[in-house]
Parts: sequence; C-alpha cells; structure tokens
Amino acid sequence: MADAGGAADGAARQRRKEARPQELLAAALTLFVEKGFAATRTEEVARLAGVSKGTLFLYYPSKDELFKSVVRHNLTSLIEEGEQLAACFEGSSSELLGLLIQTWWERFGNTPAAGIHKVILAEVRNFPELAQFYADEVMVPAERLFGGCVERGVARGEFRPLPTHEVSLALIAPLIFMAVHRHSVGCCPVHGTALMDPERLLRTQLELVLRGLQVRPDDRPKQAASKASRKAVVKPRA
Amino acid sequence: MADAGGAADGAARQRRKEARPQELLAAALTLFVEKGFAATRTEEVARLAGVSKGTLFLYYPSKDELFKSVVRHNLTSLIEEGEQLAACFEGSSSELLGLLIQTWWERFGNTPAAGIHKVILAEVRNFPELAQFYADEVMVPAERLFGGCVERGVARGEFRPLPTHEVSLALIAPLIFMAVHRHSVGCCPVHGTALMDPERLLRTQLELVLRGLQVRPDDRPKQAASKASRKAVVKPRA
DNA sequence: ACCATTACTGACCAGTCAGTCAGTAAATCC
DNA sequence: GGATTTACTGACTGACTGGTCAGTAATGGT
Repeated sequence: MADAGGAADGAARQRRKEARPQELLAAALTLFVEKGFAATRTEEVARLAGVSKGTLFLYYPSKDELFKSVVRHNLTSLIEEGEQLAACFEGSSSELLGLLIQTWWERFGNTPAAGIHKVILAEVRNFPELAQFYADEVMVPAERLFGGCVERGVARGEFRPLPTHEVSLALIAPLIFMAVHRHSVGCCPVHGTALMDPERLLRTQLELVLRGLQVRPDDRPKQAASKASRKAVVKPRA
Repeated sequence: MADAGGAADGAARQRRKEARPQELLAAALTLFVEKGFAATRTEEVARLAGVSKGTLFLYYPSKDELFKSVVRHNLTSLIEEGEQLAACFEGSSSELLGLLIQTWWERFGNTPAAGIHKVILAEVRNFPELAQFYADEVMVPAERLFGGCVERGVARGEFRPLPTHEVSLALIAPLIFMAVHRHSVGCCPVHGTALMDPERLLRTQLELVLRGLQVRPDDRPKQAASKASRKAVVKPRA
C-alpha cells in the first residue's frame, strides 16, 4: 500500500500544515481498520501519512485522541443526506426504503470509512465515552430515519403496523453487518465459500422484509391477526 | 469480576493439571472479548484463571497459540445440534426455521462464547489462517443448515424459490449481528436509546422474512413476477 | 543576503509486556 | 520420614512503543 496522499516518496521535507490532519486521519483509519487500535503503532500511522512520528504528536496529543478524532471525523453527519432524501420524497415508502439503503451503501458502506464500524464494535468497551457518541451519531439518527420511513408507510396504508423499533433495527442490522464483514472476513481469501455480493444480498434482504411489511388483501382490518403474527399489535412506538 | 473457576481466592497453591487448560481458555475468552487480543495482558489472563503467568506458558506456548486455542475451542461443532434438529423435524419449514434460530440463540448467542464472533471479526486480518477456520467451522455449515431448510420449504411448496445463498445469509446475518452487538455496544450504558431486546428483535426479523418467503395466493405459477420482485427468479443455487 | 518564525525530524527515554527459568512446594512412592 | 517427581511460581530480561524535545530546514519578510 502506498502512502495516504502524504508527501511524494523521495521528495524533500515539506511544510503543509493544512493538509496534515486530514492525511493523518486517513492513514490512521486505514491502519486501525486493518489491525485494530492496540496493534497499530503510531510510527506506522505517521509513515503512511508521509510524516515522522513527532509530527503526528504535533497535531494529536495522544494515540487515544487520534483514535477519537478518527471516529468523530468518520461518523459525523452521516445521516443528513438520508434525512433530506426522505423529506422530499414523493413515491411509495417501499421505494423510499430501497433508495435509502442503496444510497447508504453507495455513499458510505462501500467506502473505506465503513470500516470504522468494525473498529468501534471492537473497541467501545475500551473507550466507554465512545458508546454514547456512537448512539448519538449513528444509532439514534438511523433509527429516526428508518423509523420515520416505516411509520410513513403505515400511515399511507402500505405497511402493516408492526413495532417500529424492531423493524428499524431489522433494516439497519444488515447494513452494519455488511459494512463490518467487508472489512474483516471479507478481506481474507477463503476457499469453499461463495464470496458474497453485498449489493445482491442487500437487495434480497430488502425484498424479503418489504414483502413481510406489506399489507395483504386478506389482512382484514378488524380481525385479530392470525397465529403467525400475534405480536404484531398496533403499538407504534416502543 | 471473580476468577474464572480457578483456585479459590486465598487458598494455597494447588496442582490441578487437568483443570488448568479449560480454566485458562475461559479466562482468555472473557478478556479477549472484553478488551481485544492486543490489549489483553497474559498476566491478567493467568490471574483470572487463578494461576501465575508462568503457568499459562506451561500450557500454551505463546499468546498467539492461546488465542487460536480459544477460537478453536469455542467454534468447533456449533452446528451439529442444529443439523440433528433439522434432520428429524416433521413440521413446517417456517416452524423449523423459527426453532433453529431460537435454539441457536438460547444455546449459543446468549452465552459468553458468543463474544468470540466479535473477536474474530476484529482480528481475522491479523491472523489470516483464522479466516479459513471460521469459514469451515461457521459460515459453510451454517449456510448448509439454513440453506437446506430453505430448500426444504421450497420443495414443500411453502416458500417462493428465491436464491438460497442470499436468503441463508439474510437469516444468519441478524444472528451474528446480535451476538456481536451484545458484547460491544450492548455492554455499555447509553442514554437515549431504547435498549434492544435480542429475542424480540430476532422474532420480529424472522416473522418479516418468513412472510416475505411465503407463497401468496396471488403468486400465479406461470405469471412473471410483478415489479416488486423482478429478481426473484427461480435459480435455487448461486 | 540575513533574520525570524515555525513546521518538521528522529534519537532518546521511560514504561510495558511476552516469554524464561531457577527455585519452591505439592503430591507420590518407598 | 525421606527421596523423587513435577506442577507451579514470580523475579527477571530483552524487545518494543507511546510520547518528548533539542535541533534542522523550509518559508516569508525586510
């Protein structure tokens, strides 16, 4: 792997105060995702960013702070685009969910930044304050976005009134799972398994869940739900 | 946290050659799951197992080997029980899938051993041979189990003939996701999020997918599928 | 050309940790 | 009880790494 956009290989020492932080963050992300926080050496991060170790500590006071900066930088305002998309969307809620998932995957899941999820899952227990940040920046907004979308579908009569909280999670979980998988087992060459195609998988998953959400002709409004969906009572918010 | 079944607290030194390996594996699992491989100190593992650091290296030649033993010990023959369950099951395939998922969760997902998935996802890239092991011991058997179950449903006319590979993964992914989540963010106290109830979530998820799999009265056999399920062509194996 | 400023460097230090081994004591045998 | 075996201990070592800082050189001003 080449350097992360830092100084060109043999070039003389350069002064680029503006560009360093970004380049250090990019290098750190790459290595934290590849090797984990503890196993990544600060000198390696610096080298990948094209600077010396001393320079790294000029911009970030410690390895811990560097890590937290990486997390903040890669999580903040992920959801905004989705919120906007949802706000002005006119079509059916099924199509909206499909669009959201596809957009998320193209703009984030399929990107090096998606590896941040793996690192977070692996390291939250060593950085407790990170848990709150992850909840505030990812889980809560994502659930609001998808939950709103599901409730929109229910209000328009497209979807059955299932518990929003669980349905949202059922939609979000595969996204996170794919993002994580792509940067762990998905990176390693393995014989004997059909390598999974994330987009295909997400499409199939979505199709199954959507079909599970849709109201059917035989869902009579006053009739209690049949055995298969006893807990599908109205209760729109947990 | 108390010791992992090792020597009683103040008791004199004991010689228990038979019990040590198990106790060391248990302690190592706990700490690897909690802190990750690199951040766990061997002396801590030993102390939690009620022995000194020297004793650990008497039973496992290195930290790496200890780790690999932990993985092997916690992954091997996970699926057998499920295979047996499936082999002699008489009811509908929907019920079988529900039973498999519920059993898996009770017998494994809800157990400290489930944390091994988190560690593996986090560390495969540092231990490449682990990837193959994980594929052979988990992914392939799990996919055979669930895939067989899905195909059984298709053969009995319960399920639509969707691509088995993707449907299996759609069923497995939430299980792994929940197991991982339970040992990462799920451990940290976080305000503002309804804490998720794994069993409830898995039930909802399963219900959605099952309903998505089921053939409906209006699925006419010769008629091409409508817009919503264009890719749901027959193709039973990828 | 000279100076002042400051981004940058890398040798160094202090702390940490995987792994060792000479010694201790628990069990077993006689 | 004494001798023998061996499971177990923990102080020690060598390698490594997060973080520092005195020094270097790139830049801009005059």
